[in-house]
This record gives sequence, structure tokens and C-alpha cells, in this order.
Amino acid sequence: MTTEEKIFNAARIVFQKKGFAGARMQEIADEAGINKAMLHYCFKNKQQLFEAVFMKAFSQLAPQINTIFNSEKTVFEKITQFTHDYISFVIENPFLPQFIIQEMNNNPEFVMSILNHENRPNPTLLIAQIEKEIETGIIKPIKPKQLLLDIFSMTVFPFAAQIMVKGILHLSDTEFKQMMEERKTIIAQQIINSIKK
Amino acid sequence: MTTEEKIFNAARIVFQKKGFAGARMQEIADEAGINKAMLHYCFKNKQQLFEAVFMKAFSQLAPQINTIFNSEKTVFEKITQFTHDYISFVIENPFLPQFIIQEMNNNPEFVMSILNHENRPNPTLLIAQIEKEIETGIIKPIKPKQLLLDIFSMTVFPFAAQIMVKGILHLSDTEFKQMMEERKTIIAQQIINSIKK
DNA sequence: ATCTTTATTAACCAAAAGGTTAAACCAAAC
DNA sequence: GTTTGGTTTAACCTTTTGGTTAATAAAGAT
Repeated sequence: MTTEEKIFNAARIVFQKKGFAGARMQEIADEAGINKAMLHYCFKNKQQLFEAVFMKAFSQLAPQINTIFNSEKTVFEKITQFTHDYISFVIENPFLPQFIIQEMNNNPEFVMSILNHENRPNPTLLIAQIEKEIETGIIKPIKPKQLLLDIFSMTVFPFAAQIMVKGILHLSDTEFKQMMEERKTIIAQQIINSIKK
Repeated sequence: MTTEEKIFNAARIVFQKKGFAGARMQEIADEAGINKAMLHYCFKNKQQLFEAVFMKAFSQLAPQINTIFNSEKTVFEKITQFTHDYISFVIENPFLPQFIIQEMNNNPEFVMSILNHENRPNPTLLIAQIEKEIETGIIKPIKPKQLLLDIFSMTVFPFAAQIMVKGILHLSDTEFKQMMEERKTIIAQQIINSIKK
């Protein structure tokens, strides 16, 4: 592992745990097991290091969504596949959702600039498809954007609010993980069940 | 408005926008229109000022939940009332969910200590009730905790991830607010529809 | 009026944090 | 072996930040 990779991984860990404002360059250096000056040798400054980490995190999440949303499947198939794949991915990266949401709120300008080009999550095609299937009579007349919001809410929220969820529902780490495993299939069933005609 | 109230309100605004680590005492003082030394005259230090703000925020959210969850209504009525009332409240305090979730993740020790006494959200009664209604045959056989998680996810997530949601679904402030108004009734319909026998 | 207590401020302080520098290290090239 | 280039570090610098202090203003009490 190159020094740059060591720094990047350390930065990812610290930024995801503490957020941009709470993270300390010294802590990142310690985590990486190198001198603080090396951070600035490899990355210009804290902001740029953070942007590298954030961009990576975001670019891991976003394209997945598009691939599924813009495939040739039916809406029901897409919902089933998305919830399953997304939860599988986030179980392996449980800090990502909270990290992205938090920094989006604390740093909207920077994040919006990312959202404006690249392979950002783009639901327009899926929305059109939902409208079509509503006309065809496959799906009940609902608002597509509300449906999308439901899907995202049910998949992402439990991870974003992980600590609170564990606290209120009295879940151990393993119980939580097991609930999330169940959700891989439950969510799609539940949603499809409530919108199919 | 007393000076202490001015400080508290200013602190609430700044903490909710920037989080604990990102907030600056000077910024809070400016927001309150007073000298920085007054902060320390009224509140011992940043941590205590933050805890006051956080506690207030949390104590606004939590008891509401209990009142509804432990009332004498049916599960369907509780779901309907909770989603409606909760969204109404959060529309007026749109920064609260993200604020609480963020600080829970960044400061778990402190927050868990709050979750351990007081009138914390306690779903045990509601869970028992759900199990009973499943036996009675009113509700399909589902896992109560998954149901609770669905309800929270659908109500809270859109506010916690507000910026991202607006960005991805291309919503203006008013469009977002209108969607949330709709959700006051949509969510309960959707959930009840998918779990009633 | 004067004294005492409570608010409020400007100026200051020490520690923390991000960032820089100049020197040391260490490989490969000659 | 010495030079040359990129790495790495210890020590240092500057700015920011939370927090303090000592002096001032305002408000009650006597």
C-alpha cells in the first residue's frame, strides 16, 4: 500500500467518524502511521483531502443507482433489485450514508457542485417509466416522486440513523445487521404490495 | 427576550446549521448580537451550551412520540396520527432530525446517556400491541420492529436528507414542503394498506 | 446619593489546529 | 562512491478558537 493510499484510507476513517469539521489532520496522520507533513505532501490541504474522500464515497454510491434505475427491467423488478443491492452494499459500508448526508447539510455549496454533472443519480427515466406503468394499469395512481422517496427512505434511513435506531429499538450490532438482511427483501415486498393494482 | 434566550436561540441556529464541531462561539455571539464573553457568562462553555440546545431539541421530539405510541388507540390510528403530527411538527423545525442524527453519530457517548433515562422514545408497548393485533388477525404477520423502522424511515428521512432529496428529485423549497404536506396522509395509507389483512 | 450586585464589554491569553520549511533519508542512476 | 530525485520527518510558524480578565455600565438596595 502506497503512502498516498494509507493517507486516503486513514482520512476516510476519520472523516466518516468525525465529519469534516470534527476531523483533525493530526488524527489522520496518526491513523495512517505517518508524519503530518506527509498529508500536505500528498494532498494540498484538508479541504482537498476531504473532497477526494467524499468524491470517492459518492462515486461508489451514485452510479449503482443509475445502472439499476436505467436498466430494461419493470418497475417492480427495479425496486426489488435496487433495495437488495443497495442494502448489500451499505452493509459493507455502513458509514457512507450518514457521512454523505451530514456533509451535504454542512457544506451544501460544494456538494451541489458535484450533483450538477458527472454520473449523478438521475431518476427522470424511472419516473417516466412509473408514469407509464400507472397508465397501463400495473401500478396504482401514485406520485412517482413520493414512491422514490419511500424507497430511498426505507433503505437509507436505518443506516443514516443507525445509532439512534439501535438505541430506541434496543438492537445489538448483530441484531441490527440481521434486521438489515431481512430488509433486503422485506422493503420491496412491502412497497410493491402497496402500489400494485 | 432575555440575553440568555438570545444566546440560546443563536446557538440553536448555529449548532443546527454547522454541528457541534463546525460551530464557532464567535459566530453564535454575532448571531445573538452580543459579546462573546457573555456566552461564557450565561453558559459555562461550548459543550454545556450545546448540551442545552441538544437536550431541548431532543425533548421536543421524544415525548410527542411516546404520547401517541402509548395512547389507547388502535395500531392503524396510531400510525395515522403519528405520521401526521410528526411531519407537521418537523415542517416547523426542519433542521431537528438531521441535527439529532448527526450529533448522535459524532457524539454517541453523550447522547446514549440521554437515551438511558428521561422520557425517551419507548416503543415496547406499541410493539406488544402490534403483536396482539397480528394474533387477532387485523394485521398481517410482520416483524413489529421492521414496521416501526418503516414508519420512522418514511417520516424522518426526507427531512434528515433534505438537501440531497431536493437535489436528486429537483425540488424547490416550496415543492419540497408541498410533498411533505402530502406525506402527512400518504405514508399512513401506504403502510396500513400493505400490512392490513 | 451611595453602595452593591448584576450585566456587558474590550482586550487579552493559551492551546489547538492547519500548514510550512529545511534538513535528513533513501533509493536508483551514473 | 557520489550525485540526483523523490520521500519523510522534526521543528517551526501563523491563524483560529475557546476561554479569561479586568474594567465599565446598569440596576437595585439602603
